[in-house]
Amino acid sequence: MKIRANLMTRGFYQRSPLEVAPALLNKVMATADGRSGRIVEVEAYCGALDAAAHSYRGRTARNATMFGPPGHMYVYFTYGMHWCANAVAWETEPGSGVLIRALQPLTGLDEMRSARGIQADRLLSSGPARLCQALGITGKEDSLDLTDRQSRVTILDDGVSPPAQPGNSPRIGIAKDAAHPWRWYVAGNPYVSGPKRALQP
DNA sequence: GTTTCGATTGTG
DNA sequence: ACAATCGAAACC
Repeated sequence: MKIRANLMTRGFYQRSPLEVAPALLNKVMATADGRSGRIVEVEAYCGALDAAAHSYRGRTARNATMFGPPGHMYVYFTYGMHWCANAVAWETEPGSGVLIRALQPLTGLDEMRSARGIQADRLLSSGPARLCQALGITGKEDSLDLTDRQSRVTILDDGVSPPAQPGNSPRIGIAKDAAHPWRWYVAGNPYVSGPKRALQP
């Protein structure tokens, strides 16, 4: 069955990560080989304004992609074993981006189960490193253009709007600038990662 | 040059 | 609660 979907354009990413992040909720992250999932959890990182951002202290070899054009994918390696993926945002606020934290699996579930080495759908792609493993994203994909139809990874709009009232909380797993409520998620979605927090009143 | 620590996950 | 595991950042 063919899904009608439009590639997100460069312009979509050309604004503050604080706007791009919630706008990415319910968009679809897809690979060229048919794996895809709906984005249900994201976090914004704001470059020099954000002590928790990798780009806070300026450009390095590792974070160079974050200082490049919006709409490209910044992939980093952490804890000696995990890859995580971001969409680069506003270029006039250098080093900003949106960490993709969880996907609800849509297609290519067998490929994802194989890549993850597990069966449970709930654990396939709920978590920033889990979704990269599920989609086969590694450092090799760092800097690829998410707005290029030829790229191995893209982000699409299949017609589902972002939630009118997304869940919102401080970001997970950071020590500095931890108070900023720069995490957004699809409230009630079972594929959202992280410790269960109180939902909106 | 050496040490510290992480935008995490899986297991105990 | 805590180990796994290694490269980049931080420090000297």
